[in-house]
Amino acid sequence: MKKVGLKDIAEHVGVSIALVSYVLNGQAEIKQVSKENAQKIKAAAELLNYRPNQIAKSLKMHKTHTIGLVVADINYRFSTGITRAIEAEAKKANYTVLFGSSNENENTFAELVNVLINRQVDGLILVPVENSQDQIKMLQKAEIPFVLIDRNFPEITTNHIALDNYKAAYTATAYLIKQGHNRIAFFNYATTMFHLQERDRGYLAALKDHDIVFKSDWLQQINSANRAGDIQQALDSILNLKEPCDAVFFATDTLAINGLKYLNKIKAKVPQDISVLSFDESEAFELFYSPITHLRQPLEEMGQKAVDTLLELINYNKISKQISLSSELIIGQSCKE
Amino acid sequence: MKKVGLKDIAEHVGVSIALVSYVLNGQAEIKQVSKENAQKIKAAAELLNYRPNQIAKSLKMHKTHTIGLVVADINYRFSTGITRAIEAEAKKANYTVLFGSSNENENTFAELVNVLINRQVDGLILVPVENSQDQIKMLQKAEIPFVLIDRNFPEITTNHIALDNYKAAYTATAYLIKQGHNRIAFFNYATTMFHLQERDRGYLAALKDHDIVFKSDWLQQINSANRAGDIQQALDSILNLKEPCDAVFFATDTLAINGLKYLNKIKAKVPQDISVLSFDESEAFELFYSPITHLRQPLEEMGQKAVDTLLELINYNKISKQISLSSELIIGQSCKE
DNA sequence: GCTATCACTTTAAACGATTAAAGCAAATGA
DNA sequence: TCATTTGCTTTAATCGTTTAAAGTGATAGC
Repeated sequence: MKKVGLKDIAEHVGVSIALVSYVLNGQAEIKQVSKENAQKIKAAAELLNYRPNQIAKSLKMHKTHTIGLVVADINYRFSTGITRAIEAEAKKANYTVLFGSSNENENTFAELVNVLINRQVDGLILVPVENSQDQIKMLQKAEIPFVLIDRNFPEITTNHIALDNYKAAYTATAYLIKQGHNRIAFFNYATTMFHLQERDRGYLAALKDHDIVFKSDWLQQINSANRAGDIQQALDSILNLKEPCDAVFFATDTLAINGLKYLNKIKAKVPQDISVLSFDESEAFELFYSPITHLRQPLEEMGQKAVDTLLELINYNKISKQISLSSELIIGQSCKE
Repeated sequence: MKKVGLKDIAEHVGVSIALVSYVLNGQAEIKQVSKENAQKIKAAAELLNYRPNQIAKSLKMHKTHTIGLVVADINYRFSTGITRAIEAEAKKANYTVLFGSSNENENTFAELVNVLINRQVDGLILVPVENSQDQIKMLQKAEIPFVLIDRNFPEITTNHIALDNYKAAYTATAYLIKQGHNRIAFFNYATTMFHLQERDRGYLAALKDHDIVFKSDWLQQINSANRAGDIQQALDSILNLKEPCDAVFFATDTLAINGLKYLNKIKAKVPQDISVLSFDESEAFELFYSPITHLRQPLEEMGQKAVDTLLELINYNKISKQISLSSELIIGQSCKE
């Protein structure tokens, strides 16, 4: 791979490297390069198919025009949606996105963040995983610009963009109640993550505000390591109560999909036997025999705001932004009317 | 963001930069660095939290230890699966993956490839889009190591890893025939892409080999720009023939999902009214009331082979590999028995 | 005729790493 | 005693850019 550098163009035209650099960076006028040379240089660059070496440029400029993105799991629909939005927004500002997936693993997360930093990304957009507080604090100490999305740690002050999870869960629960349910189960991961706990809180608050006495059997904690098994057990449990639940609200799409598979297996009909509502979106929700009512997150908006906030941080320093977004309840046919 | 460089460590310990570099690159022994200094240097690096600047390293070494990946659309299940596999395999060899999605757009594709090259990736793994032949030829001329996956251009000799699409389509069609269908429709995108045309060819060959006379109405070409509309029209068409089709075989998951949505809408029952079979996988396939029989692509294997081939290309030059993989037919309940 | 200005162009020092090659004591050999 | 070897360390060039600063020849001003 023969490389064409500024030097080659300079030699070809018979001028110095500096002149070539000026011209190709659009500084021809302010550096008063003669039209003749400017012309020749541009022609030569074209002819030789010159491609600037961004590595060298970055080294000199201390700017890579790259932002690092770490999502929790590339297989989540959330991840692909947000990635797309972020890439699009970054592109507008002429930034490239370097991308990685932590697979919800805290070591992988730390590793990825380090790789990205070593590559001198100008900033990071992160979906932090459980127990990654130390990494986050490290970033703050190192003064590396970053913004968290989707999740955040209330005990650390950071710039973050996330859903108002409390409100979303509250709204959805209230909707179920309005539809006439009064024994509503909530399935969530057993987790220390704030954003998921907020969903618990919203669910509980909605029950309380509507004078429904919460039964502890309704709130089922799923261990992500044993997701399928736990969900089956949990579903069995809420369906076999003396007063079985008449609705189940899943805190994430992954939970819902696993849950629906099991409901299919035991031939429980949605919504005749039980109503179903879920956070997030999934292609599968639409195609289920009774399309699943769900909470759609504003991925586009989240991605845009994340990039904008990060760029602000990179370019104008020190800002503090905590943005809370709203979800939209998409009514399907999975809840009794 | 105060940066710690070799210089800082050198000053801190009171030695030269070279010595620091030797020690931190594990050359302490062969360069006979005194144990004392080696010790001090390592300690200082730790203390100061030194992170090597990969940009500078890359510039000097002419190696970025990065591979670029361009997928067709991050929203495809294929893309997330292959991305995951590639990242995992690349990581084993200590390579980072720089990633982009062309959204099936030829300009975006060209742009992404250029961005990646400018960043001096050591090589590329590409899912080429329609009409990207010129880009591919350009890469060859520039002697940039790359491997194509999923798709390839028969008129250009390249290293590529792809499914044996002919065989896969043939197998699936033969399966439908064996299940007793004899009016099988095939839905494919209207495209010039070889891998999809191969699917047509496999379908047609299977019909022929089983003495089924092909009717041109059965092969429906969907325009991707008007996917939903075209699919509806195509389904209406094959269901309203004098002799309606009894099975429909979708050439991709995206076609199938759209098709199933419409079948739901018109309340056509699968497989009672029509059997369904599809290429690719989707979460939705499992959750459909009769899980869709489909062709699973070996994403893991494809990703692994792609990375391995690329690294071989990068490290040992000039090889020529065309790898053909087999898909697996996953039997669901969407075909009559 | 001498300096100033103008219109350009080149020189050369970075950026942060790698790594031949050279340097320099102390130890060894003759 | 002087040359050589050994053991360790430093010097300095280099990668491909950017960009102050200095250089240069022509023209203008007085």
